[in-house]
Amino acid sequence: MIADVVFDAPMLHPFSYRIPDGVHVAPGQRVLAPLRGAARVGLVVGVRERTDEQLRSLVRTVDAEPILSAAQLELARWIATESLSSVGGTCAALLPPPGGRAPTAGRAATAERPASALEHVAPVERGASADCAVRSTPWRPGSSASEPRLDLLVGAGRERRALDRIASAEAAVVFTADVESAGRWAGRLAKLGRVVRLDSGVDEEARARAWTELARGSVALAVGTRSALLVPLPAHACMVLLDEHEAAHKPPGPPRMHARDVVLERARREHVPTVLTSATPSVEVWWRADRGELAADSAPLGAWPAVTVADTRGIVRREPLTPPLARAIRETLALGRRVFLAVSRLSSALACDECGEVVRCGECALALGYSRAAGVLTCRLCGDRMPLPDLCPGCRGRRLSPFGWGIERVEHAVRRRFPNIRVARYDPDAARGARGEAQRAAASAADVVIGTRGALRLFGPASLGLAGFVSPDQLLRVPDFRSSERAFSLMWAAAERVRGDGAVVVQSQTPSHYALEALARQDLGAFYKQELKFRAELGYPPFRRLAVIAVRGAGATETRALADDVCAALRRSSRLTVYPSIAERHDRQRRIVVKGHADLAAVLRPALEDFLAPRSRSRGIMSVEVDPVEWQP
DNA sequence: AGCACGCCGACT
DNA sequence: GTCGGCGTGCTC
Repeated sequence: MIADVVFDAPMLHPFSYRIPDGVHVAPGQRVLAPLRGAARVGLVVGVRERTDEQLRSLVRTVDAEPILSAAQLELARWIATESLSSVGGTCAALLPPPGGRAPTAGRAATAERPASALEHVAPVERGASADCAVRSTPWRPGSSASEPRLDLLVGAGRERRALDRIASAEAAVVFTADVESAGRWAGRLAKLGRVVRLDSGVDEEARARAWTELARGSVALAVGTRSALLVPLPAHACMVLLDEHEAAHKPPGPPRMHARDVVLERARREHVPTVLTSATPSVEVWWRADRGELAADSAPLGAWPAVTVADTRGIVRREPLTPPLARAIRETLALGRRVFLAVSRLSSALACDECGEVVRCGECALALGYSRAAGVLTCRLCGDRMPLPDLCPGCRGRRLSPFGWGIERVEHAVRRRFPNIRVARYDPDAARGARGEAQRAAASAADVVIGTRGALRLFGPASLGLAGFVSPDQLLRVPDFRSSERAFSLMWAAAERVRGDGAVVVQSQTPSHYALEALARQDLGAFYKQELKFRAELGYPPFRRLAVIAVRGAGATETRALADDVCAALRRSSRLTVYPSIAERHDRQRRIVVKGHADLAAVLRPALEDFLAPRSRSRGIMSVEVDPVEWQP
């Protein structure tokens, strides 16, 4: 008997080993196998009836029984295939640590009695759960009854509604975007029954135990992050993915797929009713809901603060606070309420101080990246470069400038104007560790908090009197097709944290931007309608799919040549739009952006075959990122 | 990914 | 004369 084993390494093919006589291993089971001298943990993906004395033998089993069922293994294969990455690397990122700690020689005894390995052929397969049809929320037409129920919860009280769904299900697995939120939800669910955690907020042994308990069905509630996406689901469980729009659901590294896409695919394959929650769903998910693939349930809209958009066009930029914002701050402080001023650390685009026009790429419509040092504007997508223009393309005015108010300048301005109040700044992305803790403590007690996106976690719903956006234009102008979506999401999240009788002030040079109008009207649909129009017109997700390929050769010349080769290979496919490669890291690396269709992965794989195959021209391809979310260099 | 093998600089 | 830099090649 021969076992095919994959490892946590960028090798796309499995390795074959002889299974010693009397030992039983099954697909989905982890084993210790010799690989280049050392014994390494690998995952069995196939067992074949054949003999080959040339092959080396497996050392022993690591799990007494398969940790992944056939269905789970198939899902892992799908993730790997769709993301052009290895099954081994994907599984390594999605499995609990083997045995809770490194295997020791003493545990080798497991290998001598592996009969149990085949007795429990892991988790239970389920049919469509009939019990889920009883719920109260309307179910849109468009999906047949055999398909699982998929809900998108937006609007006020969405977490409460998610909790109700969990309470009425027999079992539930909740996926959060980060460990902090996993801890919070574990606490919430504890009122319903015993909860196990699968995230790194608990130790490795507890995670491994949680996995086994779920497989046995001895616990009904679990919370985890994306590392738990392959966890065995108890019978009649539902899945809940929280804050679907969060970029943390697809950080760099394996598994190279958005947690939401894995959850939806799993729901489909295993007929598991699934709930996504989000204040501002990703455009991709909103679109799927529009098409009836998910049932969008927007509860009654909660109270909404008064939103004022302060037009900053033509205003001399010496002062970050416009009169409307300064007045709102004064009034809010007079009421003894707290103020949050949102600032951004980004300032990378060129805009006109007169008319607010942003200098964009003629081809891609993205704001062109501004580099003062190089004296050029570059398109992050197509790589087009142009010298800094003298005149505004909109009004022919001469006042083009990179726009941005940094956190320090805003803090200074606030202190000067309001000398007797407690002002704190909070930028958790910049200040980590002890300094971050100190900042956080100061910010928790301050009257006015000046901070970036991450500072929102300081405030609960309706806890603020005022949220002010000093210059969200910086966010709207980020050279990324998702810039509007991100800016809208941030502003909406801030508005949700303001009392219904409070205020939101947005300073902008583009006061009629649809994101601002939708925010002011508390109208999610209005934003997505415009955003989808923009995405459709220019061929961005969800209408087209993107991939980013990074290439690196020995030097600038070699890198260039390799990138040209890759581009040429990709251009042979009529299903792909290939943009010219962009130099990065002082010409040491090149990035190639490819646009495709729904079949992107299937088209990309054969096109890149020569470059990804072992022992060929593989060296040089640094990474292939399909459906990137964060794709800055 | 690791880990070994392989040719060019400063050291007991 | 060696020890060691990490470039490149392979792992059942």
